[in-house]
Amino acid sequence: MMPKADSNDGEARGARPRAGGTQPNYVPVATVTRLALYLRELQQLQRSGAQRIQSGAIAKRLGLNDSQVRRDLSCFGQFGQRGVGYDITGLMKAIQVILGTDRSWNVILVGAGNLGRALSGYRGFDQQGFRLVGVFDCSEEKIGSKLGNLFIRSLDDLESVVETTKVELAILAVPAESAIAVAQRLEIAGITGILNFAPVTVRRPNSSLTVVDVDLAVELQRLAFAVVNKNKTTD
Amino acid sequence: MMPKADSNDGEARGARPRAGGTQPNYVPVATVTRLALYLRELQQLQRSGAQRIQSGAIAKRLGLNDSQVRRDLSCFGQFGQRGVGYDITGLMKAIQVILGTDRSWNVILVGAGNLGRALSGYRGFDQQGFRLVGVFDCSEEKIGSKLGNLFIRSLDDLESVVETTKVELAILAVPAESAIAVAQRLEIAGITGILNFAPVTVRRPNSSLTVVDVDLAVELQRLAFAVVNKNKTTD
DNA sequence: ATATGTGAAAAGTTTCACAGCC
DNA sequence: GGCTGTGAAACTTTTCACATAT
Repeated sequence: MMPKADSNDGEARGARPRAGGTQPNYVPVATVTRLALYLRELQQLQRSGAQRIQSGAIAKRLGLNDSQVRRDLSCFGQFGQRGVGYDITGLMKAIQVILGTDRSWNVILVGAGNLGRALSGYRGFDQQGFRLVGVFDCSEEKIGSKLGNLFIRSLDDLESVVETTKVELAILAVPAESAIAVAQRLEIAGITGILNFAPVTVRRPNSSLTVVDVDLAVELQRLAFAVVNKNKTTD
Repeated sequence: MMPKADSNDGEARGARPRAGGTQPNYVPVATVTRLALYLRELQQLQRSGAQRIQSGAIAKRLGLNDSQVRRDLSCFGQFGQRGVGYDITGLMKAIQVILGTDRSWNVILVGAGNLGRALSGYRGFDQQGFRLVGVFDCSEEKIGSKLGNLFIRSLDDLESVVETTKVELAILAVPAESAIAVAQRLEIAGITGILNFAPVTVRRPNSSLTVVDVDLAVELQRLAFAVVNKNKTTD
């Protein structure tokens, strides 16, 4: 959804002033969702000892079209060498810069239930530069007990922790009933991005909060649909 | 991505023979990803006592355009009443039929690590008609112990369980290293759909296996990008 | 010879705008 | 009055195809 205020002149459609002349004003959302997948494959390739890779090989690993890979990357610059391909290390670094994961991010977890506990120990977050610096819950029973090497703290400490530690991102793993209220509180506390596991819409209309939703039941329903409708969808 | 074998005649592009003349041959992928979200909102509305809803209200809850909601639904039939809106119960049932969740699905979980354990207890699955009927792991330590009300079984029992119980779906929560091998084994055992949490591509080129991927680290990276690039993406 | 980067075409998706029904 | 269902337009994304570079 594009905010459509003042979009009536059909020419200057946004703030980004187009860098060199070849890149689009906006990066396609679809491209963004694939960028992290490219990085994942590159990391795997590097671990297996490779140094160079071609767009077609990346594409094949992910079930995409080679020209799509090239175009996605070309949104951000020219990273390849004609006739040769892409240098794996160089491309990895470039993608990390694009994603903003060339530095580490402090993250808090809100909700220390089953899912929250599992997420707190998820190695993949750490491996990509996300550092868990706080865990919050509102259950008196849990507060004070340890989760990994962090003490579970009361939600009341949220504001002070966010202020003291430089935290921008939160993983929201609370029950649906409290998710909207907690999200609002996170925003007020200064959190700018939420990875939301609660099965409700927490993004508010006029908010500058960025939300990425992961609804596990929704994904399973999509799977059921895909299984039942093999050969009937567009992809 | 559509498997493009034998798609060279340009006319009969699929199996579905177009129902009444107004629906497209294929359902847009984008529509499918929203269907379960509509259902989620409807369930919530119903719980709050509502009986009717309008496309605009559903859209607002999800941050979409009202006409998109109407068009999505119209892919499957006419569920609304002009001047009135949609009957919540009726629409819920219709969407469940579309998604294939108007009946219950047996699901197995493979991988009883942190994430697997959390997923095994996730209430949302059960609430949408997904029943966990088996848990598998290859760690000798875990085999035989209980997870919820199920015993963790050896991966060696996989084939017999899939055959005895009618299981079509699997949740794959094993480490990246073993994910591809396990997925292949699941397919051979007769599983037709996998919800894959391992951060690797398990979908094989010529396979009829349906895979839906959930890569938690990828989602967090997408969030980081979105936070850094506010106002620069297409949505 | 091989593989990138990219105009241009094709395909897919969203939004507009309004006829049709309540 | 109000809201759905849907052609047609607008827009976005993907794919083709080839000039260009090594």
